[in-house]
Amino acid sequence: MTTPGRGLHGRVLDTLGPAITAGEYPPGSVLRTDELAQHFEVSRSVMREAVRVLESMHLVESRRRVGVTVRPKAEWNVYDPQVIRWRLAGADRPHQLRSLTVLRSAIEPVAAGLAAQHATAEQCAELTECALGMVANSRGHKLEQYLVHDIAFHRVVLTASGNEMFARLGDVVAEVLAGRTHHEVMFEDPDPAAVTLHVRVAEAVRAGDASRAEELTRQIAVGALQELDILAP
Amino acid sequence: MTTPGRGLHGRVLDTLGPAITAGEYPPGSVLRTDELAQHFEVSRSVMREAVRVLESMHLVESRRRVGVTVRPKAEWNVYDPQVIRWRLAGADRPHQLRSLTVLRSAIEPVAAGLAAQHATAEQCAELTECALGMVANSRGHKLEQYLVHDIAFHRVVLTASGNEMFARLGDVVAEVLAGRTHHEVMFEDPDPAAVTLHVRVAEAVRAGDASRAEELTRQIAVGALQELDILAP
DNA sequence: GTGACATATAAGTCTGACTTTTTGCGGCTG
DNA sequence: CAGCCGCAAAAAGTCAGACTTATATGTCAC
Repeated sequence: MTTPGRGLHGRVLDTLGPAITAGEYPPGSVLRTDELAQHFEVSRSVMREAVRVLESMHLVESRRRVGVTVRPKAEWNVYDPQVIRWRLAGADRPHQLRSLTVLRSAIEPVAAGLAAQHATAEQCAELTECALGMVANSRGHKLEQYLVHDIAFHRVVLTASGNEMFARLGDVVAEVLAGRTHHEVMFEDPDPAAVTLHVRVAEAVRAGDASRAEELTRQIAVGALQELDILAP
Repeated sequence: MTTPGRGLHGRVLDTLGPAITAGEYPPGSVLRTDELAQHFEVSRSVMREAVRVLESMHLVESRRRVGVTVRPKAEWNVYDPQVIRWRLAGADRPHQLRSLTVLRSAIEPVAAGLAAQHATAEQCAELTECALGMVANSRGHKLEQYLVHDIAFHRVVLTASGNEMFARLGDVVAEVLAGRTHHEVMFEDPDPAAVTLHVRVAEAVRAGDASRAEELTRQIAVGALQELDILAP
């Protein structure tokens, strides 16, 4: 994670960001820099820096003689990892989790297909190692260890795809997977079918079989969607 | 586009952002706030605000006693529309265009499938209207008019998917399509096959046929990939 | 060589004064 | 009464300067 205490303005953002993304200040609300500065007991300069950051995330808009107005949700930079984290920590966590899982279901199969074409020998080795780690921890309440390998697996696939946009989703996927284990439906042990699929994806990538890697990953995605009742079972 | 002159710090970003994303300051480079402020002839407060924004995009990291260091490309928030615009305007425009097109090819088919399930009657009407507009302007050097309808079409599909993450890619797709018409391979007239596919997607969405909408959109995506020689023809 | 300590450096913070833009009101005019 | 113009207030924006804090690095003793 990004360090939380990277300056006073960061401390302010840790409170204000979640508040806005949680809808505590509904869209159209008008804030004033001076009042906020007083409320958070920081100087105006610090407050201005915080507002600038929120502005760059399209969460708010600052206009002269008006103040700092909260923008409608549809305009937010929802791909900003910081925004994602704030929303995952807040009230619309379930909604955010669904959006992200659907996004994953679109991206990861394609990424796996590309990985089969572009993965280096080293990446293939990492992948099988991750898959084996998942197998080894798939039974007997070793959920934390399992999670570590699961996250690593998906991160390697996204990176090996060779597409920078896909690669940057590694953190997001990590957040989703961690969330599932820690807050959502927490199975006693992971679904054995899912574990097997991961192993087979690793094999397909190693074999350079793009369409098989893609199809298998699609099946993993379907499983994730079903877990959230997005697809009929 | 976002208004260019939203304050002095914005003016600074318009120069500094493109410079960094273009690799003019290679990763690891160290800048100093005071020097930058002098160079851009602004006060330190303004410069600090600009640095904060760059920091929130993960383009730079500011540390005491060290300065403002440029982060490696792999850590940038490549989904930030501002960053995308800077990169599209700079040297690695071709590379960025490829990444984005691959991203589109993963997302849009899934989005079209969801649109077929969730689109309102109004959205269906908009979609057919866009498709007809594309047909009407597909012959006779009316590329600009064609582009407008093409952009609108894809934006409606992404919005109608009902997924906020997909919806927010509308601007990105618009940027890519506009780029293709204005800077890249500029055909005399658009490919008739592509135009037909758009019409058929509109029909499939209207009919609520998710898998057909998805498959047809996948074909559109394949065409876009072939244009950039990402797929063998 | 290793450890503790001193120092210089650059970011971080605060304050107060000033500027600029913009909204909304009020009065003027037709 | 409608419409227009211009004034005044409000809030963000900008600047300059003084001060604080963290920290990388060099120095010295052991």
